Amino acid sequence: MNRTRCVLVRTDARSPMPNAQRPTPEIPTRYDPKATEQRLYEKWESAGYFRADPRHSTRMGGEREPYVIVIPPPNVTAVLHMGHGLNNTIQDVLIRWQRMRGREALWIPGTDHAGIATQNVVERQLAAEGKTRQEVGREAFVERVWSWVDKTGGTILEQLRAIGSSCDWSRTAFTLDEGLSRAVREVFVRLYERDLVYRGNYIINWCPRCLTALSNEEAEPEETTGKIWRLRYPIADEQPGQGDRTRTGTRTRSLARLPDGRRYIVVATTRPETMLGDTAVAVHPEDERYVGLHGALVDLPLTGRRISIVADAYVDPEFGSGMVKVTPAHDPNDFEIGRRHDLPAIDVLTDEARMSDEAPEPFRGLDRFEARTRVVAAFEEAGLLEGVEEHTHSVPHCYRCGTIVEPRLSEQWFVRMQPLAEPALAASREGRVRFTPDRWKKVYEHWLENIRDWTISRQLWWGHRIPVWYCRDEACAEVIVAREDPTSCPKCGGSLEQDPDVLDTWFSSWLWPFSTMGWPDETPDLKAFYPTSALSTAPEILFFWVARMIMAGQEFMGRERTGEPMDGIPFQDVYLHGTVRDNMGRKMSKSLGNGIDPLEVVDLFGADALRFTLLAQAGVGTDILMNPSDLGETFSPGRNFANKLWNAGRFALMNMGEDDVARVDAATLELPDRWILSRAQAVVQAVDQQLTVFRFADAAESLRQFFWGEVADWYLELVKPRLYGDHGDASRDVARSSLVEVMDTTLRLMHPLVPFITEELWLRLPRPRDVVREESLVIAKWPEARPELVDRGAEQTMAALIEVVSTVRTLRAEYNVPAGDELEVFIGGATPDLAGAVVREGSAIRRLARIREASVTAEPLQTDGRAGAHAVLRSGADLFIPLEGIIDLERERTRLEEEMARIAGQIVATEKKLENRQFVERAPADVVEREREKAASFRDQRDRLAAKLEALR
RNA sequence: GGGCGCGUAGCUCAGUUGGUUAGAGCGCUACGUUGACAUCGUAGAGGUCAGAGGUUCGAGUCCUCUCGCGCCCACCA
Repeated sequence: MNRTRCVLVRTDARSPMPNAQRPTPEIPTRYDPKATEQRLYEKWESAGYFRADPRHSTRMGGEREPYVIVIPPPNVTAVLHMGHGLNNTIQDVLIRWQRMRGREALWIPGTDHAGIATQNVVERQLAAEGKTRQEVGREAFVERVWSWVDKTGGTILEQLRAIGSSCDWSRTAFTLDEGLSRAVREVFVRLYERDLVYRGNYIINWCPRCLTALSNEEAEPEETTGKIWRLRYPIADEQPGQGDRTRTGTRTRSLARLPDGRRYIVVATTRPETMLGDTAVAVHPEDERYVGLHGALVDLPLTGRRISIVADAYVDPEFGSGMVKVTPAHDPNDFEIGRRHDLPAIDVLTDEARMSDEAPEPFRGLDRFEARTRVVAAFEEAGLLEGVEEHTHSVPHCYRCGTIVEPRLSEQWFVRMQPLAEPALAASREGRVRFTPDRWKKVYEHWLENIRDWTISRQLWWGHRIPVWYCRDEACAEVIVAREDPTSCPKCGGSLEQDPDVLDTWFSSWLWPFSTMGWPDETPDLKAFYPTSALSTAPEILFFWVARMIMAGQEFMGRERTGEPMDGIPFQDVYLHGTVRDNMGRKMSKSLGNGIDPLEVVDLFGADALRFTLLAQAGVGTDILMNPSDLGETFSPGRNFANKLWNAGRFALMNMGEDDVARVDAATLELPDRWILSRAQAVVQAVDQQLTVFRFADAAESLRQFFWGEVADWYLELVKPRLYGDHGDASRDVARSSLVEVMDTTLRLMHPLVPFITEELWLRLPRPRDVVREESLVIAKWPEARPELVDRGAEQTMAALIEVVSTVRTLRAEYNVPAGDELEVFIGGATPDLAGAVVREGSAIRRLARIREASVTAEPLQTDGRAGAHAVLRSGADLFIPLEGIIDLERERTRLEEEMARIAGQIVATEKKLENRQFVERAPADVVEREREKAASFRDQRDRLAAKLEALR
């Protein structure tokens, strides 16, 4: 065994600072985001760094692969909230990262006109003035909304700048822009021509407050505990005591009788007021109890009407009485029954959900809930109320205003979804669209498999007017669907009336990835940038938006152009981020008052702190919980990181001087230099990998751990004496070069996450001589892999060195050695490599571990049969300290033995597998090969362990 | 009713095809006026990986069941 024994000769402790060389600090000790961020952003924007040029795209013969994201357009009414903060930070990270990687990066920003939401805002304003939109009139109202949009709308786009979003603002879009409106109309007409848009009478979801139809997705079910009433309907045409015979003469049993002798049936309902619109009662055709009642009539109470009993398989004989009241005008299932049996549909509600003129007199004009109470009371009074029970079921609410939605028969425009859904389903099944987290794939496919037609008309004024005109001449009744506004009826020359409705907001959003690029024109943008690369959004709008964009893309950019729907898929990756919630897990909302204003956070801690905090928590598939009542704690990860980055950067800058440095020369590098540059290589790889699979939290953690835990905690400390000139000019110059290199790489790596601080530091970084550096990190090159910098040996030695220091520190704390006391330490059992390193890095180690003098030997120090270090306190007390972390022989032997046992087990397992003929013959070749490699490597490991163990004995 | 997912430190979460001593941030405790940073440094406490059973040389990881929680879809009137 190598018997090196070295003693670290102590140089003068506390060598005086070479103050002459140290530049005076002109960098503020605190990072001031307010003074920095806006200035940098304006510089970036005006320099045009965010603008993409179609000519650079490889699809246009250029040099750069395009990387494109279209923003999920926030509502024009929106004010930035944490959800926006998160999603736009994510998109900005991706865009900045890819821009640095040399892609032609394009991030298209814009806003959505948001039909109901925006109309509501202006209607509220009117209400404050005591007016309604009806009083103002359609034209004036729309004008008023426009002026609101022009004035206040789009605030959110300004706010996106404040968090650093590097959007191409020259391409800002709005769903009601002229261009996008043209796309909307074009799509409507094309779909109509292909019979994929149709007008029909269906039960739709009606919001009596917003006075418009809602799509299924806009009606949000909410679990509600209500009541279910059981009502008695008397059998008609029966004389008291006539016997158990119906009109048809068939015997039926089991029907109870009213006091007046009439028999009755029982139906159940959660909405008793709708019974006023009943036009039948249904039973299951094979329900033996009621076979005799098929075709019988019942007296519908309160109405004076008689309705018949029909047989329909929809009815579940097991549920309740097995009889269902049928209200075709107010229930989707009843509507279907009504169709099958040719039943009339009586609409007993008005638009505002009051009882209509179709309802009998005493109820007319009553609010639906008031009517409910009165109907129940009337039944009770007449002895026709069989019972009431508590009942939990989900009731659909308007996603905008929360009002209970009323299912209602109405004539609306629909899109036939089946033909569009099929390619969209295939796109996912074939892996042409990938979802992260991938469990959304199943959700997406399930929805498409059970797709329903999409109600696209809305009874609003704010939105894209439906491009349909009706001839006013009733005899002609021509329907015109046109790209250009017609002036008169092409058939009879009569005057026309445009459909009063507008289109669902999503009817423009689903075209967003190509309508923003100028479709239906063949623009350079479309050619250069469609399809886009990735989409990041909230899972809530997977159906509303994501699925429909895929369908629209496949239809209009794929099938129509090349005949191949897969060519039109608008993005290959869909990233669904989590929901930002408060610390109690509740969704942040205005009404709960538990929201956090991202701009307040920017104001307090800076955009980088906000971004980093969000990213650090953005685990794949996890929601983000933030405490709104303690912003300091909530944003501490980002705030602390930003502060550390600033200070470490500041220290580095102050000690590197401003002069350019020499390029890093591998031959002159010292151990810590080689170590940190090698570590940086590992981080480049890790971050690339993590961002590729949208693991933002991991990327943030990798960078934090590297910069804080390695660069700041160890490298800067190790390099300090050299920078101060304690080791001579040559060593100092190498340290400077190396530090510049480390900082340059690190700042580049961190820039996509924390763009402001990194830029501010990077701009002040000295340059290596003869190297042309970019003018901004925004357009700087992403660090590329440099295998020549990977140095496993340096990493191992440094790891051991770090352990020496940590162990000494631990023991100092454990033995309560006062901080002022310096130790003399003898370290035994070190490898020659480590011993050498301890000698070479002696002064730094002494500093870090606060050791006065240390001796190292490869021989274990034997005291009480244990290896360890011997330390002498300045006070003269003699203290033996076992360096357990490094060199406890006993422990090491046990560990090795355990590991041997484990490996032996693995060898048994792999060999057993390889002896299995079935496995060897049937398993795929590469699997068997891998198993062989595993077996070999286990045997190898076993041999190495055996040798080590032998050496210890 | 159908489907998907989750229970790991006080809190929020990592934990790659089963394999060293289960990790991080925040919080907590002790010490610290060390020449970048107290938004800091050093050290530390804290986990029967929800519970039970099973497969395996080996289980936080795979299987079964139980308990607790979340989400999506469809809605039985």
